[in-house]
Amino acid sequence: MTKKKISAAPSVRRLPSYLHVIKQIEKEGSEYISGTVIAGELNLEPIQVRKDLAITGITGKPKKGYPAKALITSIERFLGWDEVQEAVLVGVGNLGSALMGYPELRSHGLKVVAAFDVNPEKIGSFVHGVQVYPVDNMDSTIKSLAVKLALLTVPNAEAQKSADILVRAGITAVWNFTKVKLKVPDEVIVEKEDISSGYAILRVMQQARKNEKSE
Amino acid sequence: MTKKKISAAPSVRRLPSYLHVIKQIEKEGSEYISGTVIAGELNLEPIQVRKDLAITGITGKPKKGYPAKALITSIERFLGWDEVQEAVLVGVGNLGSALMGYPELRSHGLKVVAAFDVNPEKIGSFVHGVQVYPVDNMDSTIKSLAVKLALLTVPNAEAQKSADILVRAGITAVWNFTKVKLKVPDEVIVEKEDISSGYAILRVMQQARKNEKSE
DNA sequence: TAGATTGTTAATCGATTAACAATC
DNA sequence: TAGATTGTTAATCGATTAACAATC
Repeated sequence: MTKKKISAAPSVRRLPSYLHVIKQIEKEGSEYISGTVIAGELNLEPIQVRKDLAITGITGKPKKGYPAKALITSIERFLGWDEVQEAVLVGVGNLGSALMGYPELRSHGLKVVAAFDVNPEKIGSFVHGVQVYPVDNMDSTIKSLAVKLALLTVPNAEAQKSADILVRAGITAVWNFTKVKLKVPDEVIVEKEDISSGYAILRVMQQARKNEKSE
Repeated sequence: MTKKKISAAPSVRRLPSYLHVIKQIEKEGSEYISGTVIAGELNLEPIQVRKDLAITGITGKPKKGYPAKALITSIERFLGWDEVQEAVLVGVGNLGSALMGYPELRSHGLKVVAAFDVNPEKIGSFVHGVQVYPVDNMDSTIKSLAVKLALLTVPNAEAQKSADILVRAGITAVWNFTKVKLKVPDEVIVEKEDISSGYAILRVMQQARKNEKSE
């Protein structure tokens, strides 16, 4: 009956951008960083930054702000980015390859330990240092690796089929880069990444601007 | 003084997933599609789907639902996906290359007509059919192409510098795939795509599940 | 000390959900 | 006709913002 309280999703989504800014400022030698400064950098309200940071458990000092090093640690720990999370990737296409070569993710603790594809030419090869295995044995390979997270970058038509195998192999969290709304058991977490949404917003804003002007 | 009323951003973000589902169902031969069915497919509330679809201007028929073909047209027109939007891409790395090879975007009307990079080995080559030009002449090249939209996929350290050139070249909308909060004039639209946010949510949900279990 | 900043409690805002008459 | 579904108006919910005492 466990009510899923994905506590403050919008706040969690903003934390990575705070972390980026804070690291920049810390690198420049600041010992303390105020919510006001972070907000200014990101065009947000200071109160929103303070509220967001509070969920990570950090406490600041009036007048000075937050201790930079402790703040970085606090955010990273809250996000689970302080520990290595092993993952597999299914679908070594353009996007899949790009993700494996994306240093950002590695620095957030995400380590892809195996990739899967159906293409015989790719199987056995290494992409950005990750070996590509055949999808055929995916179930047993994942089980033997005991990995719990999967990145799904297959064509839409294959998405559900792949997800079914992943669930059977014991995967409990899927980072889904396809357009398909996956049907999985309740206990499996799915985070859907949809870059089309970004393009939708962009175009609607563009048109709104155009209309503004002509009015 | 133009108040930016990015009318119903959450609704706009959901439209692409509706479109995907609707196209699937239409392909199977349905003439009408109800909000209830779409909602069921995406695990949403029917009332939310109806409200969202209403912003595109479509009207349905009680008892039957929405006419499938007209609904697709209505969403695509609202999103501006019915017309070709030319764009340039700056930074032909892993992600940049992947985006140019991403058929989804092309089918949404996005057409990358030129790419830019600093790497002499890439300059002059074609990536997924798009020619790579030197960043040096970016300003004049963009001006001569009269393109208004840019995809920014350079390393974080280069992001602001590239954005400055883009703005000078007449770009009015930037799809920003870097972690940098760009400083641009008010009249320039920036949509920031941050996949780290997705990973943040995923990890926080994972940890929440783990805690649930152990309690 | 004076002033900037935190963190808490309250008010506002916007998005989601509910209720329900209209209707094919 | 009866029932499913739309679209409108109202109620609820959650997130953002405001106000302000505490404090270094």
